[in-house]
Amino acid sequence: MYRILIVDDEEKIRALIKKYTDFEGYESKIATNGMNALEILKIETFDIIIMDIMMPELDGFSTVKEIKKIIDIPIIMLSARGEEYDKIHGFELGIDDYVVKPFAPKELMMRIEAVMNRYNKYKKEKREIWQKDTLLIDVTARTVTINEKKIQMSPKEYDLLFYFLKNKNIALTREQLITEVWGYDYIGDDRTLDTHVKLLRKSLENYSDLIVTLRGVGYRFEG
Amino acid sequence: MYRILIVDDEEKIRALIKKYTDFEGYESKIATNGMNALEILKIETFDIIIMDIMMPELDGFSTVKEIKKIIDIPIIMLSARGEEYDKIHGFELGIDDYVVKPFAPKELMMRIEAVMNRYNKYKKEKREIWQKDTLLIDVTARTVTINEKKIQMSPKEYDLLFYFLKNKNIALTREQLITEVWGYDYIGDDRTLDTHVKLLRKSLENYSDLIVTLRGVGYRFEG
DNA sequence: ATAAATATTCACCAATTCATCACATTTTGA
DNA sequence: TCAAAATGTGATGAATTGGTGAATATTTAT
Repeated sequence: MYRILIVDDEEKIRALIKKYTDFEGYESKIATNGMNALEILKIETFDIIIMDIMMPELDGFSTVKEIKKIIDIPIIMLSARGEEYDKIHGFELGIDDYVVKPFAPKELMMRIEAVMNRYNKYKKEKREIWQKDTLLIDVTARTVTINEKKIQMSPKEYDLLFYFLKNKNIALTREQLITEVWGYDYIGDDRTLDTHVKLLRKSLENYSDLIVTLRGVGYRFEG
Repeated sequence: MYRILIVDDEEKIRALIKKYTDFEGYESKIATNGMNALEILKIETFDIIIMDIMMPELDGFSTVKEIKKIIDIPIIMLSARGEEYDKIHGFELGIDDYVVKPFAPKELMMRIEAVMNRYNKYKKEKREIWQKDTLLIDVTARTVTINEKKIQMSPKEYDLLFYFLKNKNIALTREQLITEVWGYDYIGDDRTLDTHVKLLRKSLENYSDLIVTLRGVGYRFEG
């Protein structure tokens, strides 16, 4: 099940794609233009984007350019026959595939599958990395660097950090953190979690306030 | 254990499905036609609906259309071979799956499981966000922003606000609010609730009058 | 086996939060 | 219109909560 962001200004096309992606069991969300898409991408995550080239406000090409600055995500473009053929084939943008309108929905579905298969294979070989300014967290290598400088952490700190990262921008209760990071059967002092958060924050130096305390609840990692 | 609503006009089919769903440990209820189903849905809640397409009074497609206006619930359709094949595949309706008659009960059970798994995952991954103009309430992240500016609140304010939001446009009595937000056993001063509503309103700035006082009753959050 | 690293517990502190109170204001209905 | 009832408000002290450093226990590495 993939999460799909559909970006098109034409209601008819949007509805058509949504119908079919819903049927295939994908979860999809709609953006009505490039700007809108960028806003949505700031909050939610998706596995693939299907985007029209011709759009008001911010056209498909420009939107792709902006998106690729922020995240690495496969994109399938919808183009009218002959529309900027060169640009699509030029690949300056990192488009993964394109479909010429009018298209058979079935064909689009097949292309989604194909692109995702390709991308997943590529991802497996790729490292899971998250970056914010000079802070770089490499989950695959289990390393954290700030300003090119490797930060040494204890196992629990890594576990905690990676769990935070996996659930960024989500309010996590103390219980949830304890059961997920320590194990469902852990029974411990109230201050254990605090203490590890303290250590993790210390390790994160200037980035310590990425971990926000939610009084009476737990913590939230802001990404 | 899921609660299933079976909608079919044929006694034989109803009995067959019920037998199997009972066997699987699901709780099921029967509706004999579309109208009947809508009436039942007004009173009781279910996790999934299994519905025949061909029915007197109100056919399957029309019934689905009505249901989807009211609630978001997964639906599996039963169709005779070749019956309105296009419509099912067109998916204007948001059907989650379909089974062609005659079917093996085992297959239907498997499809129920599959649909429910998909639906639960979708529900879990969804962020709970509510927006009105520049006010954005992210229940998942436990944040409130007005005009892009993060609003800092106390735990009780968040709890109260989220409870209001979950029950927006519903008159909530003081007792209800106290027992739900403070706990069923809370015994406190008359002014406690007022005071927190006051603080919450203050935090909501221009949006303070989303919380409407219902004299002699309690409050209502208008969304 | 021993030292070092890590994890947990503990005691205490500072900050926040909350319930309560006294009083102000508003609404209702006689 | 006026008094009673209901709700709003600001202040305050007590209670809760999370942060912190140090002590202690446990695990890991040498």
